[in-house]
Amino acid sequence: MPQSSDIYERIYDIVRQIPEGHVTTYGAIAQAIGSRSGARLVGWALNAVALSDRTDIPCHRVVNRLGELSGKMHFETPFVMRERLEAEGVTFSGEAVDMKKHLWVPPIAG
DNA sequence: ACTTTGACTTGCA
DNA sequence: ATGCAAGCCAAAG
Repeated sequence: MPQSSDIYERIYDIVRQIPEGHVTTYGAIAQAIGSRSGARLVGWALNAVALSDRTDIPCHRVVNRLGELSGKMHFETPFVMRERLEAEGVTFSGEAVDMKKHLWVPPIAG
């Protein structure tokens, strides 16, 4: 795939930096790449990741600002996402991840 | 080339 | 606190 969009690489690089047992939000990544409201791009990029062989990218560690697994629907199964997170030691608070414990923020340039 | 949609977030009423 | 609308950038039709 042509890396015409550098932001995609940016997003991939950040998501790849997410430590195990932690999660981040689209907004955090968006801000890290320079786009505050670029959260949608993150989702779009992740979608491309999920379909691509970019298995190196823990897209399952990316959740919305509420900690809900918004993209669970795009996985092989809508529950495999939570399964992976729990397998890493991530705890859940109902339908959302415990952001107070596993909320990780990428290094923002600036 | 133009319009619509999308794994989101923030602001105003 | 709840509800509706705007903004951002890129891809698909």
